[in-house]
Amino acid sequence: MRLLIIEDEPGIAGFLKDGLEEEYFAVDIAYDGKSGLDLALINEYDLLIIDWMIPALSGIEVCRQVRKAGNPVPILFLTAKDTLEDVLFGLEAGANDYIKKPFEFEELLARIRVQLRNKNQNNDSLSAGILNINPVTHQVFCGSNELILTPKEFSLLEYLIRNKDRVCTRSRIIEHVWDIHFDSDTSVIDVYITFLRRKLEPAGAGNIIQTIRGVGYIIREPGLS
Amino acid sequence: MRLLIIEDEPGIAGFLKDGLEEEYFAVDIAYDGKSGLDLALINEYDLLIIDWMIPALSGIEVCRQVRKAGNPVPILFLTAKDTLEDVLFGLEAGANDYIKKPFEFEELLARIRVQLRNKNQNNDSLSAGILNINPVTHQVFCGSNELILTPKEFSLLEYLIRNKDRVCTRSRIIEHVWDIHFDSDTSVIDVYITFLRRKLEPAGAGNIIQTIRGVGYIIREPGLS
DNA sequence: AAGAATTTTAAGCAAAATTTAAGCTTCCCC
DNA sequence: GGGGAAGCTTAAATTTTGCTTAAAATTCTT
Repeated sequence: MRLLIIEDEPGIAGFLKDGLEEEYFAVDIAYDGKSGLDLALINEYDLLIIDWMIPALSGIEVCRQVRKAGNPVPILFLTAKDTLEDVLFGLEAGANDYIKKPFEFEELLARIRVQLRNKNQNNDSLSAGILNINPVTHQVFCGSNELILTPKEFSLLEYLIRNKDRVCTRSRIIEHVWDIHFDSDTSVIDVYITFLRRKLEPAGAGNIIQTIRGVGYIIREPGLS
Repeated sequence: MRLLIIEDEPGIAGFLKDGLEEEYFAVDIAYDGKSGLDLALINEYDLLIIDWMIPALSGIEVCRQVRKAGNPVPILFLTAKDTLEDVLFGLEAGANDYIKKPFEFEELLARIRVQLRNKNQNNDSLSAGILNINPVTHQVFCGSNELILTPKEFSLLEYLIRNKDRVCTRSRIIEHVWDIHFDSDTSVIDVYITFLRRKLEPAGAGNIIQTIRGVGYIIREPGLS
């Protein structure tokens, strides 16, 4: 899951990035409205977190532009004021929810999860066949035995399962899991696919990750055609 | 033990926070009904202290909403009036007890303890394997021998045990145990984990605190998968 | 106010995770 | 069947993260 934070205060932005990466999100940061808008329009994010008071282009304006471009990505705005009018103004501009500063990190997290749950209602049970993953507790179960995965391994598996029954192209994987935007010839994905398979097979998941030559990988829900 | 105070007067709120933290409670404050309700619904508190006369959303309304959400957390309300009808009205809205302003801090504390005692009887005690902790007396037993912990050590262990079988991320720990919201660069947690482990191991608790690299720590109840 | 206990900071070290790079295997198309 | 591209595997290099320790700063006690 890939997030963009538009926030000018480096302290807050850094804190959010660290905390969210611990939750296995891939996080980009923009320090002003203009570059934030650029990023939001160029890349495919699963959610935007925008501070209302930022230089170059206000949060509201960014929000409007994103919507004007027809992008329905969930937007959460951070505000110091929470007067009714400000909130209404923000929601009218196209935001989905707001949170008042200073806030608890957990509250932010809860609201992010609400938005992401809304985003793909069909897809919120994160499982495929015998595999079951829990993004909140960071656990992976294969039947009844737990797998111990490293952070990157977990993100990759999560991404594949969230997009199960769809082919995940290499470029999408590298963007969403590694947060690399430019094309580079790296074989990191291959390596991590190998790592995952090596842990999944002995646990009884079989060869659940299938290779689509020339394109990418797919995890299929068994029993569907 | 985590408390939420919903009180608009900063003086009173601050006074309560200080006093309760001396008693080893972790205290959050909300200065109006709306943000108080948000916090109460998102986080898991052991007790709410709500002033009846607060802006944005009245204490009664907050109380009703909490109950409506099916949350059975004990609620203590602060009131300036103590006419019989007001009290009845409050208790009907779902509060568990009330205290009239101005009040003695000791009395408040006593009433809090009553509510928490009730709570503890229903819930199972705070333990994990051979470890047993008592949040009221601040004692830790490992089998039959008592461990002497400093306040911070105790809070950290308590937090981990309260969340046993769940991964506690570094951000959550720093928020709940240290009450730091915007500091990404500290190694206090590592140090305290070392302190705890150094006291726990010789007492026979083994390596009960496990590290989840890149994320945080977890205490597992032995015998569960 | 001095001393003791606790908490925090900082640095070096060790271990784990990640990335890179190279050789090997498989698949596809001619 | 051969050549080449794509993917797989492995090992080594690099980076990140956590552990430990000691010392500094703070808080509590007497």
